[in-house]
Amino acid sequence: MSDDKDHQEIIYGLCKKRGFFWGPSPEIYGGAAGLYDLGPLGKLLKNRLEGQIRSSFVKANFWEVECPTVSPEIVWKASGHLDGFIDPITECIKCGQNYRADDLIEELAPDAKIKGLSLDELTEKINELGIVCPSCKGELGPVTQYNLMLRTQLGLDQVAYMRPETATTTYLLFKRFLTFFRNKLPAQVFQIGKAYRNEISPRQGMLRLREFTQVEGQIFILKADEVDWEYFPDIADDKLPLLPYQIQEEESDEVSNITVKEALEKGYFATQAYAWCVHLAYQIFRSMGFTNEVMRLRQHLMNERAHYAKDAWDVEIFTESFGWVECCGVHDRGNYDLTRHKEFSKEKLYVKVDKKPVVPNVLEIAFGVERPLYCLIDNAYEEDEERSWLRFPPRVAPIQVAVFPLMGKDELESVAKDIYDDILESGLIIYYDRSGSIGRRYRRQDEVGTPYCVTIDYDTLEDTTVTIRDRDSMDQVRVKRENLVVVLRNLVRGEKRFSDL
RNA sequence: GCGCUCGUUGUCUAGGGGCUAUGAUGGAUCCCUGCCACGGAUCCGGCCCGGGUUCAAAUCCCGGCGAGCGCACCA
Repeated sequence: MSDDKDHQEIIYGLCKKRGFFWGPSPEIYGGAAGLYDLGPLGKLLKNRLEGQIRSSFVKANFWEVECPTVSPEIVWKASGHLDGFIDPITECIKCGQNYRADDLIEELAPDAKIKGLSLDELTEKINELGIVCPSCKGELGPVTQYNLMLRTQLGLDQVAYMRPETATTTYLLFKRFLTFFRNKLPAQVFQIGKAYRNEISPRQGMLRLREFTQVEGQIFILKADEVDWEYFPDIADDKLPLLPYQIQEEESDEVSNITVKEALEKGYFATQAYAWCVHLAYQIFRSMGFTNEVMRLRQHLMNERAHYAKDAWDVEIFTESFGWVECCGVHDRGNYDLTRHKEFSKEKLYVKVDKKPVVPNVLEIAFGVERPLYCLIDNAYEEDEERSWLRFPPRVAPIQVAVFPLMGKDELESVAKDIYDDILESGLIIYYDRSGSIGRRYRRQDEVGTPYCVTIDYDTLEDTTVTIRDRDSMDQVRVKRENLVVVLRNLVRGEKRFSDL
């Protein structure tokens, strides 16, 4: 796409102008990359997405929990993030170029044994092997560490870190879950909360943040349930747009739309439970308003997978701004995490199966909310010669209804305000606007994606009907005032279509 | 963090040492307006931050911060 950048600029301009998001934050001090503020409309939209996510999980029998965002060092030692997140870095003294020290040594001296070496030992190794900057032949500085976790402290001297994922904090509750779920597995929980990653160089605006809201659903499950999953039959015949790794290795990106059952038979998924998780992730994104045409499920190649992941599929969303964007990962984490926390905490993080202790496996659905937030705006954007508008599905639109008096006359305004109060009372998010021509007010709402506008005119005073104007078609229908709130609620919930009114 | 390019009202933008910084769009109040950015009046709002050169800096130089692209990074 030649107009990639244009589209990205259009979206960012619109979002800044209309109060979806601002940044980088704090703007008045110049801003720090990777931090953004949500404006009123962005926050409304995010709340709606989180609402859809929450209800999808709850319908799938998950229970929501919330954990602290800061945890003592030991937690991250156990989880592997302390070692996994600290990269050894060396900087060229002459040109300032940075390198991963271990990668550099391995690349230039494949025979060197560097596994498990400390930072000082890596520095020695570089000197010993006479390794210099590949780019300018300058001398390399001492090996230091770069930590992708944000470090802080508790009290005077306890080292702690902001969580880089919510999942680990969820696992720490495993013993409590056993009690809550009355010692029965599977146990399904999820968490929506902030996570922090100290990215070296955040790019692509809202897509790579240093602080973001993460959603992570976890199933603690035993092998027997994985292969014979209670809820699997419900979804076995649903089709998914799949891109398994074998196809990608053939340099193809052709998605095959096949049923979950078929995918399992073809070996794309190892177990029923994992397949169900991929399906659930897909459903969650559908509920947020993404259409089939912009979604695909892509399996990670073998070398893409994280150390703990036995299998990994992503939900990807197509955007005009960035092409395909990775939005959600579904991982089979095995029993890595619980085993590690069992070792480090010395707690009994297992269940008894046939009188033997078994550490259950964990299946995980993980994603950040800001990515789908951006992708949804990107997908929703439409323009023609006449206007530009955001085609949000009504159920996730930030403002659901706007109310206008046809003109700013007292007799129209007093009725309009009564109607505004009625709708407000119903719980819909509503906006009142009396300023400017009626066309201008419709355009303002189009630009922020408000699906329905209600206009009070002189006929309203005669026959108590108002017009509802549809954002996408710009068509209007008249409805009785006493039916208005019910009609609007049905429209917004997607229980009725405007064209059927 | 490196390299290249860039940073002017809410948004988009012209200018590139010299009176009061250009235009569009937007917003506010009023008039007009009987359904899709009409028109009129009045008003609002800007040179990213710091230092330097100069009689004079939005403009030139240095540094910082930020953005886009490329490199590196992305558990």
